[in-house]
Amino acid sequence: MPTDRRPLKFDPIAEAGRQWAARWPLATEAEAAISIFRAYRIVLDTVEAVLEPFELTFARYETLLLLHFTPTGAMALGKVGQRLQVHPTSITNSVDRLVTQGFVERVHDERDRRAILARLTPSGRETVERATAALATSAFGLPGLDGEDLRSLTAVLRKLRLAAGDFDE
Amino acid sequence: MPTDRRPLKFDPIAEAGRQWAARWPLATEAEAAISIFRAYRIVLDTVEAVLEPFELTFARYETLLLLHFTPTGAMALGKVGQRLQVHPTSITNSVDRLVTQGFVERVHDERDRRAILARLTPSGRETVERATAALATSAFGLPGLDGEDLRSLTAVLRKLRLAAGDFDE
DNA sequence: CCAATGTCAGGTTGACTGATATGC
DNA sequence: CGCATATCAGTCTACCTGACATTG
Repeated sequence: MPTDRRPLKFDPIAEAGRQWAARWPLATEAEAAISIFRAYRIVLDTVEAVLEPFELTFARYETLLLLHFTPTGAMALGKVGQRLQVHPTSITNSVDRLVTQGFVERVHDERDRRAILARLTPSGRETVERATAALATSAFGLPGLDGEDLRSLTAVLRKLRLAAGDFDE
Repeated sequence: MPTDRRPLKFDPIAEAGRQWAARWPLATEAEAAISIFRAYRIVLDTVEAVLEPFELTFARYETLLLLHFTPTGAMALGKVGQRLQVHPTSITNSVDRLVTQGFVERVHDERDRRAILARLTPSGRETVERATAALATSAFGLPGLDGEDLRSLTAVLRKLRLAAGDFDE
């Protein structure tokens, strides 16, 4: 039995916001936070469905994408973790999987022999290209939003990330 | 070794957006989607840290909250799943845990004996009240956003949820 | 008989803690 | 020496699929 996805006859988050506001302060915050949780699920479900034929989760896709954006196609695992804000053991684990799939190989860093680089293989590079094309045809799991909505969304969430200490300046 | 949370010297998502735009279309969508993923992590980390002393995950807190918002403090498990968009086995699991903690009890539905209601206990009701007060003092994991930001965020994500079929009208 | 409700068994992912080998 | 890098072992939550008993 799958998750029950019949649409409700009302907006469940607006309803929760009304109930909240009748009892407690910060209903605006509560509504926004719950909206982020729901939006995350929606986008993730779509994205992972698109990536499934490539045998990629979003976490592994994001790693391939990051490597694809580097000049050499390689980056130290620790730096990958810092960029994606992912736990070191999760990086080890996800790179293990990418190595098994032949999308990435582990290479010793010449300049710092403690560090290990993940380097894209030709197969990995081709896969991230094809997966990206597939994501583009699905609007990246963001239906119904125009350019203005998307920019406003990114801008507000940038403020949040900045205040949370994701990055400086 | 924890996750490396030293702030980057640049906005990693804006950087990814530039790299994306130089290669592929839909960079605006990609940037917004990745922003949602990061925001989710930030808010979830804060919220779960606040809920930890109450021995609640956000999933279990949300269940208690939903029950708290009903007139009788009780709701059928299937309806809980539909409202929270959670898989039936996840509901069974999370209600199991709430029962063990004494926050909820299972009750047979008089009118439909297939259905089982989760019903708040006095302890559950008190816990959700105290947990909510704690969340309020942490701005619900949404630092740096004013009322305008929060409303705009909720409104844009509402368009997304509507287009994704979360609810009608 | 068919549909709906909830549960159980079993598998996957990801994130975490704590300990450890190696190199700066 | 202290610190950083990556890995390993083990735990935990959450999600999923498929099968099942019970009831409408």
